[in-house]
Amino acid sequence: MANSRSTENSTIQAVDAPSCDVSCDESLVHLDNVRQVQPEVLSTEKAQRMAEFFSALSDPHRLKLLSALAQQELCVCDLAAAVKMGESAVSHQLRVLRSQRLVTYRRQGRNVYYGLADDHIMSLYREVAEHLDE
Amino acid sequence: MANSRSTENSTIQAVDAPSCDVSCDESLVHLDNVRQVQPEVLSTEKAQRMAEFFSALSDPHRLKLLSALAQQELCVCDLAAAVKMGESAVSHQLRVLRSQRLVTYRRQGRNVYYGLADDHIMSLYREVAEHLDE
DNA sequence: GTTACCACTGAACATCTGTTCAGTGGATTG
DNA sequence: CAATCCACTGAACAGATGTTCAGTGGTAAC
Repeated sequence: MANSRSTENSTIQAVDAPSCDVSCDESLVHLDNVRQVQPEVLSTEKAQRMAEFFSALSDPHRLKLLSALAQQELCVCDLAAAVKMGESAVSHQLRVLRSQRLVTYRRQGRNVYYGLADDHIMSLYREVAEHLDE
Repeated sequence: MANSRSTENSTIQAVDAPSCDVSCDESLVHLDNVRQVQPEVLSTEKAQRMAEFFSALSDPHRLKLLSALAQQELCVCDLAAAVKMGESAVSHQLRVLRSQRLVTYRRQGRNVYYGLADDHIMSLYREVAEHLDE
């Protein structure tokens, strides 16, 4: 982190006080626009949580796993076979999906069966699929 | 850019022969389940494209940029001020958003004004926000 | 109890991502 | 045209991500 220090910069600094933000210089930016928009900008905390959620969906293998689970419940070794990954890798990825509550799981004998947590997810999936088909 | 070249191909290949898949061993996995699910699994190509899309949304700074643009059109330096980033960093991130057609842009004088490409995106945003509020 | 299987975990490694810094190109102003 | 501003780009670096490998814990079958 460590903000830019006093290296004679001009635009990056001190943006905390709404009374004198944006390097105290109105000519460099359109202060009125910035003022208007700034309070509507996602909070760092929310942005972070949302980013983590999308991040869970930002891997092809995880998406394949979800598309498999959209069909039916499956145990880890079946999932591994279906998407052609090692079981260890699948376990690691399922951990990510679990952390974002995208999947559920239950133990039955030696196997652990995973399933989609939410139909919610499928509608999301379809919306994105539409967006990409343009 | 620059997709994975021909450096590896072990796991992405040969998904065609349902007659002898999954290490040719029925006892290790539930072959019937795998058979049933496998054809519904997202293709590597589609999974890749979808992953890239979600990847564009998987960064807090980019989400902040989008939330700002959801309010109104803004030029780069205003965006930088609104989300407290350097202008160069903003430019790099906007490149990512452009590549997924999440934003539009137009030049006006010395400035380049960016805006949300699609209301589509906002509904996506809201769905995820709901999911996270549980 | 012993063995075998399924799933999870931690460490190590290669790769990808995002920021900063320095420099370039386009457009306006004097 | 010289100076200035705005935005984009490439290189370099630090940090995050995903896979493999080896090992652990729980459960069922012998």
